[in-house]
Amino acid sequence: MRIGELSRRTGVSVRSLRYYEEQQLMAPTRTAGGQREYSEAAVDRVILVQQLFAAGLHSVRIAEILPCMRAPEGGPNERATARLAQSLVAERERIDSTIADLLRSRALLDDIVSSAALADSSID
Amino acid sequence: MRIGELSRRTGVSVRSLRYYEEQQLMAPTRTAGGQREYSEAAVDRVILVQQLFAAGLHSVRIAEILPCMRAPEGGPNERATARLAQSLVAERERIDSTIADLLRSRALLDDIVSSAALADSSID
DNA sequence: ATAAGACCTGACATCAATGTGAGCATCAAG
DNA sequence: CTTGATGCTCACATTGATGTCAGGTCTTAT
Repeated sequence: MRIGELSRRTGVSVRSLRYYEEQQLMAPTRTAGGQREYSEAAVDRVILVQQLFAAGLHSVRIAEILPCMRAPEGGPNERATARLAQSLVAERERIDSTIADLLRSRALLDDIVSSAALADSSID
Repeated sequence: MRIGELSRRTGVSVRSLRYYEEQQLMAPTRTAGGQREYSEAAVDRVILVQQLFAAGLHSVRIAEILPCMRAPEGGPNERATARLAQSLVAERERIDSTIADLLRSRALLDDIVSSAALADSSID
């Protein structure tokens, strides 16, 4: 499929899809005329990339991880090196502490919201 | 205290403390010579602000929230308006979905790390 | 062949918090 | 009074993913 369809099917902008290629997160083939041609598997890959971006990973790290993912089509599926594994552990710790932060802030907002609800009975 | 001490005591850069004032998150008094003078309570305030930044809130929203916080010195302590409460609920939902994202990604990283650990027994 | 729609590259803009540096003023201690 | 540390303002840079625009090319249906 071409880039427009992939964009439609994933909800990710065309601009971002081109960026993903630039960052080596995807490697679409090209038509004779130079247009990007994506496989079906690209849909899942894009969603996965978004997932990792959402977790605050940077594109460089994602590029390191991707070859280690369970490839749906039996791709190369490299093993994570010990070095990569170590940096993933660091990412995981970062994620954990981010979650802890979020939970604290969530509780904080809860306090405000509930005291507002007490004060203002117009909230149904 | 002056800005340098507040910076040292909170771990927040002088630059950021000035920014917080610009964004109306703090209102230090000024000495005759024009230097910022912070109260003891400023330390907690800075930490709170950082906490909210860490949760992904923007300065405008934080500025809205701060007057509604339990003031340690019995400050004005405004009530959240219904409108503000509503946007806080939206923030809370955003936080919740961010947490969900993080948990998913965390699980993903776990898979890679543990499969690397299996493959590479040099991890003690 | 032609026209419309989709795509290409390249460049510059955006957001938000923070970094950085210049040039000058203030404060505290000698 | 002088000096060194600290503070002031103003302005521009940075980061990283994404938006946007311009000018040109490809594809496909007529």
